[in-house]
Amino acid sequence: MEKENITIYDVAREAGVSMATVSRVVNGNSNVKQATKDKVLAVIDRLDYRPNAVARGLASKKTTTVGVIIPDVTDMFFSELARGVDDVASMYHYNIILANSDDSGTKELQVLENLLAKQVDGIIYMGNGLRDKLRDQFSHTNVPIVLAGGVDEKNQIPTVNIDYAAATKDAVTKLINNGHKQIAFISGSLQQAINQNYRLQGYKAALEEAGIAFDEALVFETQYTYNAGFELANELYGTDATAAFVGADELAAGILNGLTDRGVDVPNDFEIITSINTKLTQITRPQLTSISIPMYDMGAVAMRMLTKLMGKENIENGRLSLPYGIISRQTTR
Amino acid sequence: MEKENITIYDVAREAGVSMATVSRVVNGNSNVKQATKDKVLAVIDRLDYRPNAVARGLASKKTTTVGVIIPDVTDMFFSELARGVDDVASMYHYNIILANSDDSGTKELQVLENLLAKQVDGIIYMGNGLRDKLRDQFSHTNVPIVLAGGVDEKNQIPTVNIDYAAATKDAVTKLINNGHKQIAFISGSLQQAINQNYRLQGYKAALEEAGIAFDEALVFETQYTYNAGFELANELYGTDATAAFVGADELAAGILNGLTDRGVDVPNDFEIITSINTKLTQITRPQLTSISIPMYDMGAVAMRMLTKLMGKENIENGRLSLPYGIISRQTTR
DNA sequence: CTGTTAGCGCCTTCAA
DNA sequence: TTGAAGGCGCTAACAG
Repeated sequence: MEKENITIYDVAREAGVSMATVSRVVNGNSNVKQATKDKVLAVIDRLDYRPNAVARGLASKKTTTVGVIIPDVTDMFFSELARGVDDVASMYHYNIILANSDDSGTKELQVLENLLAKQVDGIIYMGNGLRDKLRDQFSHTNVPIVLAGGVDEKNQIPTVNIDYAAATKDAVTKLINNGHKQIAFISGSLQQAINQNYRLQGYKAALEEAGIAFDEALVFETQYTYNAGFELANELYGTDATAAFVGADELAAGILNGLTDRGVDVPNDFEIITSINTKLTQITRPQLTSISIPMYDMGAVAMRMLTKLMGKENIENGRLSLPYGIISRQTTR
Repeated sequence: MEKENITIYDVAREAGVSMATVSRVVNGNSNVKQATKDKVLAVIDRLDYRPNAVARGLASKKTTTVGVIIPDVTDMFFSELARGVDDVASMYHYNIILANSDDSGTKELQVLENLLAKQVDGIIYMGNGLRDKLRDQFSHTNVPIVLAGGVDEKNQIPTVNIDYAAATKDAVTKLINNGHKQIAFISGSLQQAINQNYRLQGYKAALEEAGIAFDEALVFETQYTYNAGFELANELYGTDATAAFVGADELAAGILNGLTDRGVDVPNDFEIITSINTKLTQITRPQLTSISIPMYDMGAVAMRMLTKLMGKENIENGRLSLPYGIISRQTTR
């Protein structure tokens, strides 16, 4: 019902040349006479020959495939990163194997194992931290790896992100400048390096600079979900906080709506700054003021860096901090 | 700086058996004495041997990899589908190669070509229609393909989705039952089969059943973006429509906010039903009434169906219509 | 239960 | 500029 898989050998025979020659024209090798090249190309076209990437991968030890470890594709932050990665990857003729890890230590390890077994030429890692075991595995392989959007406290792995600590500090400072002294810090798990070692540090730095004492009671650790935020609004209502820095948009939306439902007037009674600037920020009413993170660009730049690493090019700088901003909308005065 | 790649041959030598035996234990083949199996396993562990999936793929003609053609990972509808696909895929030990197509005919064709070159064992196709050229290519390959979340007007390809026409009809009927006679139909491009041949048909069917004349002026074709919706609110304001069926959530959110900003009271002056039930529907104020689509499940079921096809199992039914619902929230009375 | 022997389809020296 | 030949690492008969 279908023609058998046609191979480089078939093309060689039909074209009256050796398979080596076919291989050369397929790979754009220079040393082929134009005439024979045309002849081969014609046969390739006629036979509808399609090189087998698996065989090619085995022989050349290059698969033109990169692995992407992502906590969850349905998370807008990560899906934007992934899009940037894929666009640049396809630009350089790479495909990506996408694997969800749920940010789970064991799954990550397992996914990495799969990826390496599949002989990916490189890996883009996304996550909210970098566990020691994984870091360990990373150092045991010579497949190049780049962190996209995440943080590496130990500065060992090529990384593309923004300065989360500085961004957080800026956001909190903005709140302070608006007259607030009781500012809540709301994020996901403080087990995650990005929250514990960067965002929280930026928050503290802002307070310190303003001479405001750090108050443990204003630090809230929760899930990155709308409902978690909606419920947290209750708790918040019981504190003397008058503003909040929030680590994720969906969470912020929940807090905003929860507060509003309780009759709190945002931004007049309470101000909020969130951290990602996903589409959500424009959809809520009032619209969310937010740190703006160039997610797509981080993904794209990380992938670009990876192509260099895979090509054994020298990386001038393996730790790129992209510019961020703060977009004022309606949850701040 | 790193130990050379260790192969099945190294393991065989160290364990004092043939590579065939090692292959057997690695592949869980039954015919191996427990003693030698243990011995081999020990060596594998000691040497930290990891089977090369590329070589395995070449020899066995199976890559345990499936290709996923997706319009855009950052679209919540598709990313949920993709998550369902990946979860089931990994459950069956498959990896997925994710490729964005932007729903573009040429990109799709090109992506398909790549996927086939990489010898994927199967393909999950996502899109808002199925162009003839692509359908053509699909029929020229014997790699199994399943459509996830999309529609195939010609009923040729295994598909998992919901009955979009019926769902739309239900939604519009709900609006009619609430007393509306001028109901706008707002969707993305009518070039797309899903809109032209299913949603619009469902809309017309509802009108007809209620004896309401179809009015071309109430059909709006636009982009699936928040801003498109926000601007469309203007146009809508100029018509005599008192309710709207909207084909996507982000678009609906734009319309809702645009209308609200113009002083229209939703749902009292205007009712809206949207189509996907993404998280957005709970975040807008008022919250959006919506058709609920089991996106994750569609992806999961599609992938499950694909595993059967790849395993040459018989598919009892290649066209699965999953149940949907309508969730009443605050944009309808 | 285990070993031998061919390939799988292509790349890549090495010669010619 | 082109061809011959030897792998890449593993699976899959086929023997024994």
